[in-house]
Amino acid sequence: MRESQTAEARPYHHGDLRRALLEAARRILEAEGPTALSLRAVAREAGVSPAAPYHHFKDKAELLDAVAEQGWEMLDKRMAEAKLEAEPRDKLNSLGIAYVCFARENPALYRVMYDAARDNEALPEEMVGDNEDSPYCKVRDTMIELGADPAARTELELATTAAWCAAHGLAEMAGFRQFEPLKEALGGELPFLRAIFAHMGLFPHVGRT
Amino acid sequence: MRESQTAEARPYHHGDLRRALLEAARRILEAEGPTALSLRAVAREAGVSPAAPYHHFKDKAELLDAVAEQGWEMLDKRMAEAKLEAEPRDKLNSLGIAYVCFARENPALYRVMYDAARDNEALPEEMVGDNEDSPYCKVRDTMIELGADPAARTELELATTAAWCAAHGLAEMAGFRQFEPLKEALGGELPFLRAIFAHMGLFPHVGRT
DNA sequence: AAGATATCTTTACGGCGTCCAGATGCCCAC
DNA sequence: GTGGGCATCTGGACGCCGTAAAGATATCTT
Repeated sequence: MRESQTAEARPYHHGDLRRALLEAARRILEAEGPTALSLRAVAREAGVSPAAPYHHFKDKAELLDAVAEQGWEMLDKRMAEAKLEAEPRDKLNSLGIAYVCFARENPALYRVMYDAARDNEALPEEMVGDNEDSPYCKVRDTMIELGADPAARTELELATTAAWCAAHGLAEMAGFRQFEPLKEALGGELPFLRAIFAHMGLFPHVGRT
Repeated sequence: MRESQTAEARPYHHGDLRRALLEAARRILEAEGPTALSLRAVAREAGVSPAAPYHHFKDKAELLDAVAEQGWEMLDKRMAEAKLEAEPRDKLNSLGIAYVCFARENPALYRVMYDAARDNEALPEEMVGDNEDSPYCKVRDTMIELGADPAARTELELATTAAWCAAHGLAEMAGFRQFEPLKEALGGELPFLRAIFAHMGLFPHVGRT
């Protein structure tokens, strides 16, 4: 039954709205930015009434959280690829570059992701959890592969956190116009990002004072 | 006439609203957070009609910009003190700590500051300008005092930018609950901040590979 | 077949940012 | 000093927002 998702994906009276809402949200986000992302606009874009989303999300924040979660998954995938493709010695840098590039290519989504995180005063557990191979663990394990002492837990966590902070700070800063001269002087955005990373001591303290 | 600014600062029909509005905004910000900071709430708090602010600010964004600017000035002052008080060898770290502490002590204000910056896609020129001794220049000059080559302009700017990114990233991240175990393990928030900074190579490349 | 349930619509409320037409008090030219 | 011009403030209105309640409609269970 239910002629179901053809190209146009008509979730008529029943169907998988939730997914349609999230897709609508992403469309609005890319087309008009984060400020245009209202619950009503999402419902409108998905072709339903303004109250319909409330059967799938408790409130607007929960919808935003779901959008953000998709973003985190995309970021995770991106970092996984980066780690796979890079030379062993380059893996840490590649992870950082992948992180920042994702943020730079999806600025609206990245903003939604961190707005949600700041509201919750926490990053999503899938990102930072110890259980699975979260992005956090990817960075940490890479540090071990690079020679960090796996027994020095606190030291490891500090190094991983420092790297994450550096990547996030760079991701937000890199969008500011003030740095365009510097980018040009270095021959583009990517060289700029690499140069900044090179200036940050992202490796764990293996014998540094 | 106009019994004028007694303790309660009654800017009746005339008086310096603008200042009163900014003070009201800051009061709301501290008491109820950034989400409660609406134009109407500010007007209400200042005791004027919802349309009154429009004679002093083009729109809400301009009011927010003005609030943010106050924040940047506070941050500047804070960093100036930190630089003065610290031992020469500690100046750079002290600047970073001062930056992050300000953000942690005024999270709502810090959020307004960077929300405005992200909207404008630029930090305020007073912060980052080359002309006066902006915070940016404070950091850069400190690097020179620490032995960086003042002639290597690009290198200097990279190092300064890297330091700013690190501080901003840490400032936002430090509020997340995930890091509380780590903070406790290190004996508080300040040791945590110092430890993270220690893991970041914030000094310019003087002879590093 | 029928009742229960999940989904969606309609309608409504208060708050928001913003604009416009007046009212109000101040300041300066005469 | 006084009267006109101007900056400032008010009141009311508009359309958008998030959200809630009540009613309609399709699906699922039995």
